[in-house]
Amino acid sequence: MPVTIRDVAQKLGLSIATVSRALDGYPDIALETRQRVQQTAREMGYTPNRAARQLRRKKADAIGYILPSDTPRFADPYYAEFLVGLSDETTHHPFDLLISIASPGNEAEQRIYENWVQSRKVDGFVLNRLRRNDWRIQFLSKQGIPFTAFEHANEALDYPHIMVDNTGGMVELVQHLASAGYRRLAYIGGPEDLILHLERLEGFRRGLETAGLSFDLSLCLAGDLTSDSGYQAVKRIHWLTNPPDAIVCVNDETALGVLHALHEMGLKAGQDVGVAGFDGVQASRHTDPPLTTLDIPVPEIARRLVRMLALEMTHQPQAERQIIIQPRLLVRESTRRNLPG
Amino acid sequence: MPVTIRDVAQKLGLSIATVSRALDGYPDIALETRQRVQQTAREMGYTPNRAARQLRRKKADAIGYILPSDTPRFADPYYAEFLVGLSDETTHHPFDLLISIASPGNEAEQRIYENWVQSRKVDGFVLNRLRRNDWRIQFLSKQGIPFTAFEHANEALDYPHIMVDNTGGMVELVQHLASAGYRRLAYIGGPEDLILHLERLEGFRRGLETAGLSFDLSLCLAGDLTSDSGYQAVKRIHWLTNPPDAIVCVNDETALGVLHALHEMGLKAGQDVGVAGFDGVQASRHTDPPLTTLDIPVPEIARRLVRMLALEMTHQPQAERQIIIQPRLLVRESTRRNLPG
DNA sequence: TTGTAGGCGTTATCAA
DNA sequence: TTGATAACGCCTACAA
Repeated sequence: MPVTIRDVAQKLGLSIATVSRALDGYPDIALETRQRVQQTAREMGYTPNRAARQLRRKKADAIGYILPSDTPRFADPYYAEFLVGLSDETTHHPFDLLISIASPGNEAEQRIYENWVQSRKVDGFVLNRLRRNDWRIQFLSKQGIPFTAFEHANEALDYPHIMVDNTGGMVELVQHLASAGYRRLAYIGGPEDLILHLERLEGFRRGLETAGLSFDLSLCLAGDLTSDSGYQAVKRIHWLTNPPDAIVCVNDETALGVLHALHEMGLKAGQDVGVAGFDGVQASRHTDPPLTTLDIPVPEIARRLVRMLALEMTHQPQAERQIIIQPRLLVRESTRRNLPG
Repeated sequence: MPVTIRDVAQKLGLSIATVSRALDGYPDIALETRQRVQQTAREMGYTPNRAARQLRRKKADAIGYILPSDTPRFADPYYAEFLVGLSDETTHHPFDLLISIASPGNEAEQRIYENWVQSRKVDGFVLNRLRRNDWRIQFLSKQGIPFTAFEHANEALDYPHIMVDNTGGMVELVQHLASAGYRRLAYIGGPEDLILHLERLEGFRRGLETAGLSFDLSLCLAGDLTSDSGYQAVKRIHWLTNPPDAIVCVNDETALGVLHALHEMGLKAGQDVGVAGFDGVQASRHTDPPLTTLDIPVPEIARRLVRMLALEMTHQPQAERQIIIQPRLLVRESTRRNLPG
């Protein structure tokens, strides 16, 4: 039987109201009383019952993050790093982090959001991997539930968010590839309505234009952000009559699969075919060969989203409601060619 | 304002008690009434308030996992995969998963366990990375809180757990190394009182014995399961007058750092120095060169721990309270030598 | 400065 | 088969 506020009050010969206030730091308590209460509570190992407190205060003291994926992707370094940031930052706040998974856009996803909101399981949400016209944003806005987001969609609605200059980053990457001597670039993208895919693809096109290279639709393949889809895409590319000499991937995870496939086919990444990713996950340093990528501080972004959400939930003003991050181009061996001469 | 049970009752002209029972599937409700209630509840979007339910039922409907680390290690593939398993399995159960981090053995860790227990935040725990005489086991046992564990410690106490045949696996690995032609093996271990370290080290010694190789204490280095500690260890090894020709690591993450360091030093893993890990994380397939390792089904183990915990919490009998898993030796390029002749 | 008391939304006991 | 009603543990007007 856990010790309740009653037990503490009884032991001290005080009312539970006094104990409650003493512990919560109300000013109208005699200093001596407060100290006695605090000490006794500690000695007895008293911790307020969470459910009772939540019921009374009408707050869950928890925030939620629902991983937008059909299969668990915690092992995907991007998500792993995002979770690092969320969890780590959350430990510095007086609320918990609840995590679940739901396939984006389907009914189960809607139900879980509705359920968490309606049952007051969480007070706010962190979103990422936004889609065009993301229904989550409409839903949470309508419900008046605080949330922060990585990426930006549904631009009519206002909410605190962090975004990456995906387009600019891609332009820079393509420029690098061009100057490294690659001429025929392929792009392996993600789901069609994913904001980050759209922006990165746009950057890819602009980059080609700037570099004076042509955009070939047959070299623009669809994936789903998994390494497996990168692997499959390379196998498809293999059959083309006029194959690319470099492959730009929507994210690092896709690029890992590409490296794997090239390896199997006996092609040397970098030398034979350039490969680049996006995100700058840790694993990209250890690949064979090390992967060129556009680095974004994923854990730090997640941390910041939590901090912004904390402000939002307590109705404090945000310094900035929109933060834009510049990705950093990391050139590694996977896009280095030893040109003859 | 979320809709409460009162709203539903009022709309139907029934008492809240009836609504509650109809929804919870009690038998003493007219079939027609039940159907009306269920439909109306659905239409109104009613979901029971979690806090109220918890308070009344004295259950949190949540399980906890506290990552035993001083720094967030979600990006460590081992933990990432463990979390995949926990989260994925939890979605199939009527409870949530709460996650936090705490440095093992220190006071903050104790406080967080005590807090979660005392405030009834969770109904049970999943533990891993057990230590010799792990205080968590004593504490939870004494409190009567259900838990399941990966690894086995405090053998006087009985609790459902899964363990790996660490020792046997290591013996097999060392045998493989010996027959591949490696003669001077180093071992990079983990914290001294970590069960898995102790068992794996024991296996390493026995393996050497079996293979007729000698155990050299100066080749037995301490690490902390991070890739960084693997990296550092190689740098120390570098200064030895009689360096090893193979490095066995307590886990894959350590081995990643070893590969990195060898790379930097211009040594070819496999050819010049054999490298092996333990755990079989996904990333081990993509390293340069692919890593030899002892594979254990980490996500599946985590899933199973949740299932076992679910039984434990509902006082159902366990089929087996102890499950032993045999690691599978995956021989890859990092321990393949092209011997002359 | 402290105590009394009502109620947060549910579930469970008892009576009708 | 259904309806009052009393908790669960805590917080907070309001009264003393």
